[in-house]
Amino acid sequence: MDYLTLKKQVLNKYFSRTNDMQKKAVFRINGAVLIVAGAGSGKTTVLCNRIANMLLFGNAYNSNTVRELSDDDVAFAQSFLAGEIDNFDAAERLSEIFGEDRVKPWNILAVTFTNKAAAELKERLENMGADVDGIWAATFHSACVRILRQDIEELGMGYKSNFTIYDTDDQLKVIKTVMKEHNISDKAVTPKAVQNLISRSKDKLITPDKFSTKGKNGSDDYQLSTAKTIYTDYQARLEAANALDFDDIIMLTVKLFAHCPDVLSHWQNRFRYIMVDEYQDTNAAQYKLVSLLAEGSGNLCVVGDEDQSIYRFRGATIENILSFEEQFGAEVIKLEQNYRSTATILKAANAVIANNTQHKDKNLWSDLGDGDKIRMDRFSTEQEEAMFITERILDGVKQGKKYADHVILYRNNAQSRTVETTLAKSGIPYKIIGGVRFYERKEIKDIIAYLCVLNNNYDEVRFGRIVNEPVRGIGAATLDELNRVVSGMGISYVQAMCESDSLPSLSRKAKVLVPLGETFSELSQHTDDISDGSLIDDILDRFGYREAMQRQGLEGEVRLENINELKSNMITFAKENEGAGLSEFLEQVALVSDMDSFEADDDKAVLMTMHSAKGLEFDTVFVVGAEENIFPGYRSQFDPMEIEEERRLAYVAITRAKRHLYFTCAKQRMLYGQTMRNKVSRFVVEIPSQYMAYDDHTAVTASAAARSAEQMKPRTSYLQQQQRSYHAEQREMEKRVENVSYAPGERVHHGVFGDGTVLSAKAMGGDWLLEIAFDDKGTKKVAAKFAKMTKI
DNA sequence: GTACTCAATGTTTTT
DNA sequence: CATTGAGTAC
Repeated sequence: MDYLTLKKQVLNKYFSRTNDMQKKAVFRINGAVLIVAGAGSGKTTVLCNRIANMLLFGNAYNSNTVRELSDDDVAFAQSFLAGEIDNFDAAERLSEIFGEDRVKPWNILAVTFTNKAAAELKERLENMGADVDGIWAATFHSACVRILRQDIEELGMGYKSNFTIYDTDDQLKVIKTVMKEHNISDKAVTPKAVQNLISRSKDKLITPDKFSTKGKNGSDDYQLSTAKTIYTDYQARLEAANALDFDDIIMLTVKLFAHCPDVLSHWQNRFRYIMVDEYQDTNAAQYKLVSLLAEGSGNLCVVGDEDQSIYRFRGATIENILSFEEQFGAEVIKLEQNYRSTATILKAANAVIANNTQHKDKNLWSDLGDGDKIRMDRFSTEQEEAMFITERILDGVKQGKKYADHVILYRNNAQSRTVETTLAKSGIPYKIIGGVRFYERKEIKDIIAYLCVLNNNYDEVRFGRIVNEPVRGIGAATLDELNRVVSGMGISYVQAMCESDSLPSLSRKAKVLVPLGETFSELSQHTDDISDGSLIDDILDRFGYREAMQRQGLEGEVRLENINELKSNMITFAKENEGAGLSEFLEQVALVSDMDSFEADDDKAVLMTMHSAKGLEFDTVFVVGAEENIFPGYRSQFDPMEIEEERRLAYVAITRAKRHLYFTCAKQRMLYGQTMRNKVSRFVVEIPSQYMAYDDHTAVTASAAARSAEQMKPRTSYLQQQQRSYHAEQREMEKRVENVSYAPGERVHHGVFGDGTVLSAKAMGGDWLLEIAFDDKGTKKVAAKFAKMTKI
């Protein structure tokens, strides 16, 4: 057999666990590649095998170079082909024999969506026998933090490499402080809205000076001008505190690359092969970052599925993936075989997502058989809904399933409560992902704040948090003065406290401040070694925190236990990351999410939001609260683009199920302390009825006799009626859209807002998205068909 | 400067 | 509903 044939056979055999399309992706390692990976199409497998191929064989598959092989080598290859040696054991030698231009691990950057995905990727690679030392597998945020830790000072701004990372809470505090200083009422502009504006601006790389104050109608907008003022000050404060928020992490890395060609070319040289997973959820800043890095080598492979883009609210733009092919001249590889779900589930998912306009046709298929129909069950209340799920889970377990095969998905965390209590009552073990997070507990945030101040003596927000926690007689007045001294003299909080004796404005409090400052100063010397966690004990003891907790009794005990858990997290971290100090630990804390701690192996039913479920799969999936105004949420009802986003979320939820999928809804439910009655979610109605089994439990009376009689006749009338009226409404709306068009300048009437003038009109999602300047109600965005606009 | 009470307020999703 | 915030009494 000639060399080239043998080589191909060996490589095909080595990657024999991938299908033809997947192989194409595995072997195409150079240039720009777009892998469109439908749900359950083995995306992670492809990523792993692709990297393994780079490391072991480089570009061998596509090369025509012929080599002389020794008889020994040929014999080895033959026995590998004969199945006598497995992949793991053969890897090293096969790589020696056939590898060409093998990629060095440190030349690879694999960007994943979560830290957990990054860890999994590394683990799977190790299990394949590849040498992964030096590979960067990380999220955008953690990769950028690593880059910034090294090079941020090159920016020549105020940032130093031991910068702190501010979370959304810290951000909000800074914003509120700034607003207070400017006497901006939080009624006119809410801090949250400003935070959102700032965050969305940073996603688009818009710095405060470029922030436009022009409203939609082209003139200055009060809210935007105010936001600009706040943004400017906010950014200055963060810089002074040597702090970065989440969005800065990306934005400043882009800025660094754009302003420092040396730094950029260093990293371009380092990362010659770049892969980005979940590309559909990247934002403009991340796009820019990736483009800059990939400019060097041109080897950029992105993986994603536009139908699973669910993070628009935080700046993700689906356009990144939709236009990737064109922008980078990429080869497109589509993975359309689904290995996860039954054909019924897939067809339902396809039918739902087909209603989106921002969607490329694709043909996801499965050969796992039709399986069960998808169920839709309707109840009187959310308690009955939860009871039903409990019964189904117990039933499933009786049939030999594990608790962990069941997942309950909801749109927002508030919905978890009813299900949770019901599960607890029936003794089903469960775990909740998300909700109140460990790192958001007060005591944990306090201790983290202490650690932050020790790590970075300039950290304003964290200092403010703990300067009087536990209470030590330092109130708002003293803190204000400290802030003034720190920003005025350019010294740190710790220095300011130590020298408060000689500062007239602070000397009154020197008795408290000096010892406090000295403790901070002393403990700041010991932040390199965190391996035994004693730093946390020191904080507890020397700042009086433990004592304060002990005075609180039982609640304090629980809190101290939580702090202990933080301590053991710290010790574990130090063990796993040799040479890492306090700042590395704090960074990990800031960037790690709850999802990262999700372990599939303990046998518990799982409760989480649909967002958190991305990337996971379960035998049985319950989607609770499948109702209009919940899912899709009432906030998205009038924006066609928002509805499309929700529909993608539905697509994600449906495709999590391997075999069984239930939608449930309630005739009336209590949410946020209010009773509401909602129609069945449009997403359920969009599933063709041949894939569905409806059951309306609200028709059942209390009497058992009546119940069994009731079961005899189909209880589908309500849902069928819903479906009929929905489709009729759709046709009606389509007609209306077809017949009517809008243009700027036209006068229109709205049922609630009254009369107004059209500022802009865009055909979108089968509807008209109008911006209207109402005569009395200001400027609003309105979807014409939903709002039932009429022309006047 | 602190600790407590009561009222208002705002409700999505998260690296 | 649950949390935060303002206001009040010490």
